[in-house]
Amino acid sequence: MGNLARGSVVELISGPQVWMESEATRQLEQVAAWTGCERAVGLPDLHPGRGSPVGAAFQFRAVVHPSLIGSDAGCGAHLTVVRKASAHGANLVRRADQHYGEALAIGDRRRLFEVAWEEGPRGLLELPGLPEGLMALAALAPMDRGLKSGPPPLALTGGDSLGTIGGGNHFAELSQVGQVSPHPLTQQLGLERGHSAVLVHSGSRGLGAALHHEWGNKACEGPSIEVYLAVLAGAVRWARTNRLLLTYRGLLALGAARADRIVSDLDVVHNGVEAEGELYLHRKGAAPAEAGAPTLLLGSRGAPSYLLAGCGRTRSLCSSAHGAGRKMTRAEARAKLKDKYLRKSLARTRLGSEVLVDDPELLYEEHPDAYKPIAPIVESLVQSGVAEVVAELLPKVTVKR
DNA sequence: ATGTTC
Repeated sequence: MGNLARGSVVELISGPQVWMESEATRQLEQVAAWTGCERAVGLPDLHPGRGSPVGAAFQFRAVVHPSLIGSDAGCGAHLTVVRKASAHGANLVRRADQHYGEALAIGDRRRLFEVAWEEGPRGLLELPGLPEGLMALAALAPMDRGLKSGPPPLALTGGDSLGTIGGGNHFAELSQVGQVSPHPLTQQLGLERGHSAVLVHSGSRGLGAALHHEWGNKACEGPSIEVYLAVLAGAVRWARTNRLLLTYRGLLALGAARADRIVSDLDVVHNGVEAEGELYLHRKGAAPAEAGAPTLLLGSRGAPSYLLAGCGRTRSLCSSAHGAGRKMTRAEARAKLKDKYLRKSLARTRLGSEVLVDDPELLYEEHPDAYKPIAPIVESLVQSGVAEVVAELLPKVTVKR
């Protein structure tokens, strides 16, 4: 793709084995021409979004674009690995159904919202009467060093969806660690084949949508950058806390909500902005891939997910793919896959895992066939030196509700 | 993606 007239460098990091839509690369070049854009990197899961592509990282100078964040600020993935759980099969499905079905009762909801917004996951430790397993999880969360956000925008959000998964491709999954590689992270994170895990993909729900509405489509320059980034930091903390609460439910389902069962824990934001001086790194459906740091590549129900190690490549803006990437729009998936598959056959995936959904349309919209195959994505990331494979995560029960 | 909407 090379250099555009404005001087921004556009690069697609992918391989010939990866299916790529021309609309996706067109959108990549389009955003590369936005004010302040110096570099645009498309990752192998690149696919068209609303105006801007998903699966890309952008470097801007002195400009931040809230519209690139869109309506799910802080969206990301969380992985907690625990010692092998005793529940399997139908029992595990029943337990997942139970624990993701009932509301979390954690005292004062308003206080919970404030803590999530101002302090993030670790802030939960300030709440009185926190359940033991949740306290153990919160204690593992890193200290928040982000910008302070001021009062939480309660007026914007109305009800409180904290602790809920949401729609689309968001999910909570009870998995098993599959093949592990000899990478140093395997030992550092205590990964062993056969260990259990909770993998959560979710974001900032109605809060993110409200922020999107408020900040609209205007680019931030000058002092408004700091104001927006402070608000974004609050949304990211809220989203991280949301994933932690969802993880806790998964631990309850696994019967592993205790400090001595947890092996390791990490959270990866794939929709956000990182500031370094006057450079702003936008990740739009792109996972951080700093040298030696763990990152998550999300599968699509019928496919495994992967724990990867970043390689810190500046060519990829220290970013990796966040998932398989859509191949069909939701409408296309409904139209094409309804003829191909009976609804009943979709409760169990080709990997033998179970899917729990409230909205049966999601079985088609988020069917693995609606996504690119994940193996070529992993291959191309490794071949281009963006990330290395650490462990495979095999889904047992996927919850979407 | 969204207490979303055709």
